[in-house]
Amino acid sequence: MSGPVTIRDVARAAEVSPATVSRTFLRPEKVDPATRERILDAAARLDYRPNRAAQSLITGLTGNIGIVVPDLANPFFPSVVKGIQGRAEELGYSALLVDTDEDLKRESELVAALSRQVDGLVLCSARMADEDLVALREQRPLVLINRQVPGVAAVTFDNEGGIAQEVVHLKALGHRRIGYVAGPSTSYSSRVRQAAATAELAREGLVEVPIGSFAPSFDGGRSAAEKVLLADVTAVMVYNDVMALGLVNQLTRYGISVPNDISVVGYDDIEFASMSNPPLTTVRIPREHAGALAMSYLHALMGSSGPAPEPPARLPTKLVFRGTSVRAPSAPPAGD
Amino acid sequence: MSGPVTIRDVARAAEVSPATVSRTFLRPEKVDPATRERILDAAARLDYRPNRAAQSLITGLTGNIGIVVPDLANPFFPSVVKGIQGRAEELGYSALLVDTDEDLKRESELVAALSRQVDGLVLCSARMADEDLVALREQRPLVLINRQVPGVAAVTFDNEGGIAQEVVHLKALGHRRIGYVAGPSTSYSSRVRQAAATAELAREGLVEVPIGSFAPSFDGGRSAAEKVLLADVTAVMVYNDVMALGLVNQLTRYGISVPNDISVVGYDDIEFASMSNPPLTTVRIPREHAGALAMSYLHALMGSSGPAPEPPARLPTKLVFRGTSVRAPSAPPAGD
DNA sequence: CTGTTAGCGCATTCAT
DNA sequence: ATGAATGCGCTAACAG
Repeated sequence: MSGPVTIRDVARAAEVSPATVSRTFLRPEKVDPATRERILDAAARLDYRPNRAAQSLITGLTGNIGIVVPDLANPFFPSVVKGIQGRAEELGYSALLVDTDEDLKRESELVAALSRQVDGLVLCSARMADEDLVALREQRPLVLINRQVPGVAAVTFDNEGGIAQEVVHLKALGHRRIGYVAGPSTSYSSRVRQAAATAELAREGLVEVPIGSFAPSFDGGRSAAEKVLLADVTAVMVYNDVMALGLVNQLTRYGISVPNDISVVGYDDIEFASMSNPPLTTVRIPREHAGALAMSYLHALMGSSGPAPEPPARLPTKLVFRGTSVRAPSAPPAGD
Repeated sequence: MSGPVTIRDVARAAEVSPATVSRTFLRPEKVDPATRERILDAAARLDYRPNRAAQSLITGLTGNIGIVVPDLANPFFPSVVKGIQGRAEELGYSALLVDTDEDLKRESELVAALSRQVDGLVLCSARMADEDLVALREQRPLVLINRQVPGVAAVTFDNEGGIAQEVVHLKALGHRRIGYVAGPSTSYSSRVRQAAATAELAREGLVEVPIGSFAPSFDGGRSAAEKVLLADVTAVMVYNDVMALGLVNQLTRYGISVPNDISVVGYDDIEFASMSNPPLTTVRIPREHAGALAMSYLHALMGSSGPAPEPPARLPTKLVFRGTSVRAPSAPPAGD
């Protein structure tokens, strides 16, 4: 006879109407303090919990947000997800997670399906076409992370700044011919970083030696090693840390010492960057913070009322100087 | 006037009653092929999507499952989550993810809140008390991963087997005095592995040298280094890979060569185990598979009907012989 | 095989 | 400030 306790049970216990109980939770100020007390009391005593489905049915809101990532096994994403989920928690939302497995088609389908089950979406490093993203944005509040599309809210990273810091760092160490190992050309951030590298290297009067595009994996980095050897460079900038780690690994197998023969700089500052041997010089990007920020922003977008939310953020990046970069072997002694 | 298209719109378009439309989706065989065709057609034309909230309200089911992890930033969990989510996807469920931040109190609260929003739960490496887990199981279908509690379904790993393989491996390499670096004593799997190590080492007639308990982090592993040095051992078994990596790192700083002076064996086979230098000898456990299996099992538990689901699984573990373990320095030449 | 009726639990008019 | 009535979209009996 018990079943889940409903709003009517509480109403009966507090000797009021269901409507008043409802008000007590939604607009407490619109109910007399005394009766409010009585109702809250009864609710607590009966351990009443509003039925989400019923609320949903009537309000059209679910209290859920959706998180979409290309691949949770990619060490870049767990922190981002953690940031989103944590903030969602604080704001009273539950988070639905979807992994698209880097499959563009799946991504579109999954996002479409997911969008109908949530009040808003956070897409991490979305692979979808700009137009699809814009279309999606029409239907649900939407925030992108690590992807920029005109007209869509986004939390991005200052990649140009990060790349610039890498370039200045390597230049200061006396490097002149610098290789760039790119990620997949289908990746938005790879394109951005690649372009930034080309621009910055040119601006600083250094020689860019393009090494090519490789899979953004440890093995992808490894397979770049031969080309790096052939490129006659003293330093290499790599699309991301995982690839950089792979490159260092393979270079070492070839008998090349990193950093003594060749300096290597990664990107992302994943946890393992500092644990590897030697620890990787890289660019730190605030992943978890980005997640939290994106969620905060999404919350503002979902707010029925509220002021116009502040503009999307572009988070700072920071070079972390560790063990895989040193003064160029051929460089003149410091002081020149 | 359009709004979301409802079951009545479809009914009108197909000139049938709403009930028939409903049946067409739930029990297609109970409706005439001709009309079914007509309805499906209309539904497709109108792009009808059933309203989940309404379905939920009536069936009491949400179509969601909950995933709880202690810390997504711990490299152990993303794969597990990926396995769960992927299988959930296939089975038609959406996955709600919660990160408890290793906070026992939060875990209880979050799980309680989450449990009312889902049809079933998968808890990864739950920290909660046995009794709470049993209580939870009364309310919702529940599957544990990497934790065993009497009366609760679970997917576990054959830790005893994994530890036994480590011991045999080290014994074969001529090691006699072997250190064991434990994780936090609050961790279920740490206790299990510790106990297994003690038992196996004894059985093989080797000397166990307990190094102590440390945080299950890179720094935790590092801080075990001094004690390892003092322990006069030729090999160390470590609770998990992250710690093992930290230990190797710090040992190296002390001028100790791994594996030449001391062999180190980790556990878990996280991605970075094979990327580190030297690559870590460790025990592989099928994390993603465990996730998928747990989800399959949960599905069976949630099935209103269906046969009694097969018993929970205990997945095999496998030693992966890589670069941090070699023949003991003091060992007599092979062949003795 | 199909339509009719009823109601899931709640938020929201509109009265009072 | 509170209550009675209505319906969100759908499924589950029961008739026909």
